[in-house]
Amino acid sequence: MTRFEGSSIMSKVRVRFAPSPTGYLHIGGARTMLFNWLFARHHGGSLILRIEDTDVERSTDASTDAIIESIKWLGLDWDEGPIVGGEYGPYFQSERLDIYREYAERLLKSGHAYRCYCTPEELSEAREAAMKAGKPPGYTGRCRQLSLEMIRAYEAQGRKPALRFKVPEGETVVNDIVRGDVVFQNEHIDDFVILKSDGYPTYNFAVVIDDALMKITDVIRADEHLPNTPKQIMMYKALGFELPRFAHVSMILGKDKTKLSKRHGATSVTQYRDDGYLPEALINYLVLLGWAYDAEQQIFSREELIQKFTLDKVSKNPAIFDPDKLLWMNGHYIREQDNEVLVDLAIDHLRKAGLVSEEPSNEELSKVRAVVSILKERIRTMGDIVSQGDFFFTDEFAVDDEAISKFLTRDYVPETFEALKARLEAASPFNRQAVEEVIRGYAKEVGRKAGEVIHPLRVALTGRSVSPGIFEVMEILGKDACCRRIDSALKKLARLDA
RNA sequence: GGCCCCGUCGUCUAGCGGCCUAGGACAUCGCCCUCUCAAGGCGAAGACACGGAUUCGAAUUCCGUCGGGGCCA
Repeated sequence: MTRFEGSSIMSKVRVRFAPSPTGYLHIGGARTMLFNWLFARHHGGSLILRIEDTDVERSTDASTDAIIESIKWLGLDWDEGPIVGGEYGPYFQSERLDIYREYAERLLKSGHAYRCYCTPEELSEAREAAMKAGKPPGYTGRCRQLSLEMIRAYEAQGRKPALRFKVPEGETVVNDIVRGDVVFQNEHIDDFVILKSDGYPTYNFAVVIDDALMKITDVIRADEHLPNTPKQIMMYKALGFELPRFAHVSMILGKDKTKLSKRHGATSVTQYRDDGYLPEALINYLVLLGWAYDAEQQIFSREELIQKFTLDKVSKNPAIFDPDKLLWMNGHYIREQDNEVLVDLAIDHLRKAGLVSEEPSNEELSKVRAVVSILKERIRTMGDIVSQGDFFFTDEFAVDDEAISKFLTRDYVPETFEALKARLEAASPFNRQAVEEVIRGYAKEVGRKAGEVIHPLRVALTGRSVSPGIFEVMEILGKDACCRRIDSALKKLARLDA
């Protein structure tokens, strides 16, 4: 903490988020991005977005676009990187290959790296042999001291060398902001490859060059990179670069405590968006995975997060992703959200379900508005608008058989419905007060509890035994739809009788 | 296999030597409200992995064990 505050005065904070474009933005990646973003904004620093696309096989432009789209949807942004540019570019690793070669060359010249002519086959053979002999399977450093003749012989065979980093003796300490000092014995680290024989840099090498050249002051990333960090520190030192501060945040795990993956359900930000989650809710939930301000507060506005986010409150424990809490939080944000925003979202979902027209009419719009205002209290995702509100928009709604047998088969239902239909048809205006008067009045007249009338009516009108308040429902449905549905329930009952 | 990280209610966490008969949130259960369901209010149940050591005193410090995860291939 003091260490951190002391040095932050010296240089403006620069952090980065560096995804590989091999798929969608993952929940874990989103949280890493969020932590970096909050840290940058809290300190008035810069966030750099860098695309780590050196894995040519798996990287695609479509993934880059998808990731960027997700970041934007979350309401996050970056100061340097794709689209916005910046003075430390290029921001795609695939456009920086010359830079990596140049620095690899430097390491070679300074004696920090050497050429290794071993083929993958030879290496795996050596590994197996070592394992058999009960020895550690790492690289032995056999190419460290190749004679000139050997090198000529290999070159004559047409072998292309990889470049390995010569790991020095001693130990390497990672001063981690969230974990404290982590000590690694260098003898446990083999001479690792920095440039593959095809001229591509390895991950560990490229990050160091990029982070150093992009003047990154704080590397905030997932825990899984901690074991790589000593290697990176050695390269910083070998190249004479100034070390950044490191903060390794724990990973997000699935219910079975393994790395969160598709097996655990939705893991992409896009998926949550499509399911009807609000970006505010996802942000708020994600920040709580590994960060807490105090014992009490759960709900934070974006501004509050920027103001309150500090790395010293980041937890060391891995966090299990809990869809239930996210759901609760999303419900909370839906209830807080302005209806107009919700209406737009609701229309998207209803349109996709074919419940409103592509270009909703004014009539449809006002119906959606009404539905949103009575449903927002009880939905947890915008997708619930469809599953809980379909009956507002079509007579072809799903029917719950259990509800029918429980409420519609009661013997007083036919006469009740007949009477109600007549009275409702006469009601004018057809609003919730009028409807309530009709229904309660009728119940009282025949000596029934209101509920005894309401429950069957709800099944007839909505197809289910749960819905928002029946009078509001009826007002939105309108007189015609109500009478039509009562009528068809009556017919259905007659058929059942026969 | 080696190395590294982590270990408080089912889950996210507060706790940084006495304020802890361990607090909050989600989930669960009960009650209230009520036309059902939600929302809301009130309440219940529920955890310091284990064993040593340090200390007047340990969830908090140290060591070990066990458990989980990750990295290297």
